[in-house]
Amino acid sequence: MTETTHRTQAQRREQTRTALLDATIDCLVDVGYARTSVQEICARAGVSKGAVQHHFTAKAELMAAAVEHLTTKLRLQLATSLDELPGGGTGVAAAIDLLWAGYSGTLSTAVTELWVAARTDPELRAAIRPVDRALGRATLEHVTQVAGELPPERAEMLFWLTVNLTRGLALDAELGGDPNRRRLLLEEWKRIAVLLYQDATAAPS
Amino acid sequence: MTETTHRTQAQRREQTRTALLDATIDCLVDVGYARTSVQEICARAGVSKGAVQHHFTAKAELMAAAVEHLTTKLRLQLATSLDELPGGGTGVAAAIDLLWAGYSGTLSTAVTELWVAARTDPELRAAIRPVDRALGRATLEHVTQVAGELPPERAEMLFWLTVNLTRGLALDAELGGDPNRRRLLLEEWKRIAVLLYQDATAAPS
DNA sequence: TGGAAAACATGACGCTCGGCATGTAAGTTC
DNA sequence: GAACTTACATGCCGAGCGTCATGTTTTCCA
Repeated sequence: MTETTHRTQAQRREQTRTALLDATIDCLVDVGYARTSVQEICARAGVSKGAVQHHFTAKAELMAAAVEHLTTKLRLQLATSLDELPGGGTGVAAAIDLLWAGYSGTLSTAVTELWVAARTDPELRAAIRPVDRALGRATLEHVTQVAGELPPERAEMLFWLTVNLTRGLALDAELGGDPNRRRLLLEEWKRIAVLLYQDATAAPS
Repeated sequence: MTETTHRTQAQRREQTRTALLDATIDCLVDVGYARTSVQEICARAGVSKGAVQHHFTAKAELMAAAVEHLTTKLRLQLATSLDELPGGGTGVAAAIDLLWAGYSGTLSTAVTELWVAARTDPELRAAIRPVDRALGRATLEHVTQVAGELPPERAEMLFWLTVNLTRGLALDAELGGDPNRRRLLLEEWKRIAVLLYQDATAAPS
């Protein structure tokens, strides 16, 4: 009946900590940043307000930790899928698909919530910027490994264009824009990217 | 010393109404949606809470009105600048610049705040969707008039790709990404768009 | 095995929010 | 110019927020 699990202190700590961070992400996705309250978070995590008080001195610190937790998850997700990509033109198209998948999932939804909130919250902004930049650079590195024949600055251009386009599309998806149109746009962009890729590899300056 | 202005009721009404809506937009831009409170709004508008109570039954209604007010402003801004564009390839590049200017200004910042908030607020979402769709279609119409030689579905593709890319870049700008990189990406995209434009007009299928 | 310390629960405090009831001033109508 | 409607101001209320002070349980260590 009762729990007889003997957990070490470190285990207890880590367990409720990740539970809180996961609950925070869930909250961001479900109800948005504005209505993500401490009580809502610890209600989802199944702990009391005292717990979050014990682990994080203030709500801002919780959010900062959530940012890092979130980025780590996203980074892992992108890295594992990007590493098993074919090279060449088909690899470019596949990479775009993966970037779209990564930047349109629930994790990125939470990131967007935090991003927009961070615009007017210097503290949160300071917490987000470095981890986000690190995520971007790490992902870029994986991508450039895939498209190795391309001049580096060309690959970087294609990458950032794809990322920003994808983020715009993700925003469109959030409000319920036409999914079919997004599909068409993504297909079109893949065609363009492959075309540019072939041009650049065929006639290197 | 004292105000001797004799305003008609309609004038008074319209005046404080637009003052409230403008103040709402200011609030969204300055402090974000989460901290855009009624008292903050009417403090900036120079009126009391009773005023907003009189004009709008609830805060949601104020926000809905702000959405329309905002969209009207954006629409006007885009329309006037898009109408005096040259045709041909230089026109395409200029149009992209204008779209970027439109979607990266303060007005669009406010729109983004509302958008993200609307994701988890069905009421706000219902208010935003129609006006945003109308804005998109109206802008598209102006753009297709500029690039008249292009097949319509081609022009539409280029337009939506530009819009979504621009929105992604605007998000990047909000968090303080590298402005120089954004400039480079925009230049690159203009080159690509002009290239695609020339291909499509030179060899129509 | 008992006491220290860490992990968590509970309850209360001050604050701000949105909404409402009520009062006052400005404009309209006859 | 007096009754009436509209436009706005003032003050209050209950609810929810983040934070803190203080108990209670669980693990650790000697």
